[in-house]
Amino acid sequence: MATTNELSRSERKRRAILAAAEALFLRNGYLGTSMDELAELSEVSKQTVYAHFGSKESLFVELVSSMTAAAGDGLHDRDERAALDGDVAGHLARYAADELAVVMTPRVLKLRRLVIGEVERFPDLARALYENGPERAIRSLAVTMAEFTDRGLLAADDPVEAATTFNWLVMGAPMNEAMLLGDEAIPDVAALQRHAAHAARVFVAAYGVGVR
Amino acid sequence: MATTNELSRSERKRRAILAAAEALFLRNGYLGTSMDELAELSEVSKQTVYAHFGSKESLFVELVSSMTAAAGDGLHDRDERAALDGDVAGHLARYAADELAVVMTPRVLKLRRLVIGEVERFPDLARALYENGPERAIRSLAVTMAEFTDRGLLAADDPVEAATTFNWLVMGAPMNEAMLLGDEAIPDVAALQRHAAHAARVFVAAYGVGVR
DNA sequence: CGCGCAGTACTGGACAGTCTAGTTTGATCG
DNA sequence: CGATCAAACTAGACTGTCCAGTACTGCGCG
Repeated sequence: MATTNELSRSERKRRAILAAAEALFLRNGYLGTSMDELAELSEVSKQTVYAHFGSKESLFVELVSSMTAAAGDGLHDRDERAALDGDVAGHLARYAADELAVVMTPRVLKLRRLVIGEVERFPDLARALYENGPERAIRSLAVTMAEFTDRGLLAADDPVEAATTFNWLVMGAPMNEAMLLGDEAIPDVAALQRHAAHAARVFVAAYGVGVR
Repeated sequence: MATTNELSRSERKRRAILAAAEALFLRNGYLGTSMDELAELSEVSKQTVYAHFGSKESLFVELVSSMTAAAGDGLHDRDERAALDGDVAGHLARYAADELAVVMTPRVLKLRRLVIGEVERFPDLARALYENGPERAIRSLAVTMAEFTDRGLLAADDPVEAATTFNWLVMGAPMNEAMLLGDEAIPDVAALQRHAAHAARVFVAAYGVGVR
């Protein structure tokens, strides 16, 4: 109890390796990262790396998969019960701001760049990222859109189409800028909130009741 | 006159190298492409490759730069005189469909994936792609938006903001799907046209005159 | 004690870039 | 037309380095 500090030795090593792998793969890419470098940064011997993860490819797949799943969970747990009043635009703006706050971080953006660059080599990882990211967000949004429509607050005949439209109205510009311009081009929180509000305003103008 | 076939020998070799470089870099990435492989596919000796382009890095930069510039030119030459009537939505839908047709091709998408994956190694190439792609399109669109507004056909107080909004309304969904799901996920022409029309409809609902 | 780890050397192969020696090409001129 | 010549090209060996993965020896933690 005095010696073991919360975690088994093996588990600590394993996490050290994953932490180093995250740093190196996100910075240098798959081919640009060497296992020697990785062992050194992990402060672990190469043997230990291979004992925990059988190969470079396995390590890469495991790391990216877990990061993808974790990033997807970030957005998931939100109470959708706040939509009782009629402030659709406000609700959507808040949702969009939250989504942007999760996605527009160096970690997530680097992961996305890495996966996009490796689409040909690891198509399954890219598909997993797509499903855990945009697709999941859109599915969840579509439920909200349908609810708003049922209550007569919105005219979204096709909830998935509406959700897709709103999602990319929100994410399109900042995401694509960040992909190419690097992490320094990430807007600050205030700018993201302004953008979220703008997107919600445009969306409600097109899908609000009584407009069309 | 009978011997030289249109192009000098040197020029033919040069183009063969660039063609092979395009195929290999777009498929395997920068680090994933070897100069031996490239020389073989070019049907040229390695010496010739190094005679034409001093290094792997130079060749890569030159190839990507020229592809970026060429792709940017594709959209540029359009007669904007067709907007005399009041059919704003129709005009924007046509513009969007054209833009999508240029961008949603395997060649351009692979280039984009390649550049995104190499942002850390070659930030200048990524910036050039951004400026020749989205930024250029948005600047040109902003002019159109301002004209429409002057004629009372649109209420775009901030033409750049309006152009940015429309641009990503159009490009966001298909672009981001294609980035992660690969070239097989590129929608067909009909689907792209439908999407373009949808984007124009949403945009006009938000920015059209008399709505807000 | 014994398992898992450190440290490190090693294998086999790949890769960027250079070097050398010989060959082809195409223009020029007698 | 044919000889000549320089530039460009070929083929492949070669250097120095790096890398994924393995083998082995000893050591310290539990």
